[in-house]
Amino acid sequence: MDERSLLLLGMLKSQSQHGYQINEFIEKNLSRMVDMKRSTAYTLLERLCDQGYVDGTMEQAGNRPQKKVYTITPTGEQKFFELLHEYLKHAGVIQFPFDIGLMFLDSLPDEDVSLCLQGHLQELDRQIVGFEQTPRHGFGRGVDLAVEHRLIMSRAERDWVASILQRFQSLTDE
Amino acid sequence: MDERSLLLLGMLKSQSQHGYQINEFIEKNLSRMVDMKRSTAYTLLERLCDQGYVDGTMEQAGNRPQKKVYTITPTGEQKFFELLHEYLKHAGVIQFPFDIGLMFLDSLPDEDVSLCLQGHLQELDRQIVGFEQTPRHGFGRGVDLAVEHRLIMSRAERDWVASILQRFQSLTDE
DNA sequence: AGATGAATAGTCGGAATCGACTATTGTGTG
DNA sequence: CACACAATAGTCGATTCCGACTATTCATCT
Repeated sequence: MDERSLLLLGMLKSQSQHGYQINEFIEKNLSRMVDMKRSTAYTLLERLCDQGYVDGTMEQAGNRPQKKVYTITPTGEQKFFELLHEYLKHAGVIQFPFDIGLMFLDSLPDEDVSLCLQGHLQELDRQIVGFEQTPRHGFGRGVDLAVEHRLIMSRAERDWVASILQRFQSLTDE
Repeated sequence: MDERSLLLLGMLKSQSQHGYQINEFIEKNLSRMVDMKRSTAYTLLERLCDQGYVDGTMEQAGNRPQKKVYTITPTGEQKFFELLHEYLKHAGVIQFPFDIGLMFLDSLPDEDVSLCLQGHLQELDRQIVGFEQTPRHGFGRGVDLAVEHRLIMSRAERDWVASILQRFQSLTDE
C-alpha cells in the first residue's frame, strides 16, 4: 500500500466521487506531483473496495449513463490516517535519475555538459513557473504546502544546476 | 530503457566486471541514490546482452568459481552516450511521497503534524549526515557532483520542513 | 435520423520489479 | 578433515503498472 492509495483515500475522504472525476483531477491538477495512470487508479480503487476501505456503488442518476460512486468506509478512514502519519513522518529515498547522469559527467566533453545542463535548467524553469502559477487553496492549506514544497525544491535545484553550469562554462571559455 | 541501464552501462564502461561486483558497489555506495535490487540488475544485464549493448562471457580464472564478466560493446557505448545526454538534459517529474502526505495535512490535529514533521526532520538530518560522510572521488568529479546535488537538495528540504514545523509549533503553543 | 464526440466505465496482456529461494566452489576455522 | 561462510551465479512466481483497447449512453451538430 503506497502513497497512491493515500491519495485516493484522501480524495474520497473529502468527497465521494467516481473514478473519472478522480482521474480528471489528478491529471489536471496533480500531474506535476503524482504520476499515476488511469488504469492504475481503477485497479487501485477496485483493490481498496476488495479490502473494505472503500465502498463502490453503481448509480443511475436520472437517465444519465452509469456511474460508479466510491465512498470511503470507516476502516478506510482509519487506514487513511495510518498512511497519512506514515508518509508525513518518513522522508524515504528519493531518486533523481539526473543523478545517474551526473555520475558519468566526466565521460562527456565540457561543451556537451554545458549544453545538457542548459537544457536541464530551462526545464526546471518551466517547472518552477508551473508551480508558481498553480492556483492555491485547492482543498486546504495542505495542498498549498505541497506546492510550496515542490517550488522550493525546484528552486534549490535550479540554483545549484546554474552554479554548476557556470563552473563548466568558465572552464570552456578560458 | 531507463536510468538503471545508464548506470549499468556506465559502470561497465569504466571497467568490465561481473554482476556480483556491480551489485556490491551499488548496494554499498549508491544505495542512497539508486534503488535497484540484485535480481533486477541481473535481469537488466541479461537484457543488455540480448540487445547487444553488453557482452557477457563466463570466465574460469585459475581454479576459482565461475564468473560471468560483462563488457560493454561499441554499440553499448553509443547507447551509453545517448542515455547520458538524455538524463543530463531532462529534469523529469520527481515524486515525493511526502507531498501526498502534505496535501492532507489539514485532516490531522496540529500536534500530530508537529510530531510527524519532527520525525521527518530527524530522518532528513540522518540522510544529510550520510551524504556528508560519503567519501568523495568515487570514480571522478561526476560522482562528487551527484553527492553534492543530493546534499543540497536534502538541506533545502530540511530547512523548509523546519520552517513549516515552526509555524505549526507556534500555532500549538499559543 | 445519423454521425460524432465527451463522459463514464472498465479489461487485458505484457513488461518491470522484487523477494525468496537454490546452486556451486574455495577458503578459513575448530 | 569437516563444516560453515563468502563469493558468485542465477531462477521463479507474485505483484504492480501501464498502454492500448473496448463498451455504453447522452448531447450536439448536420
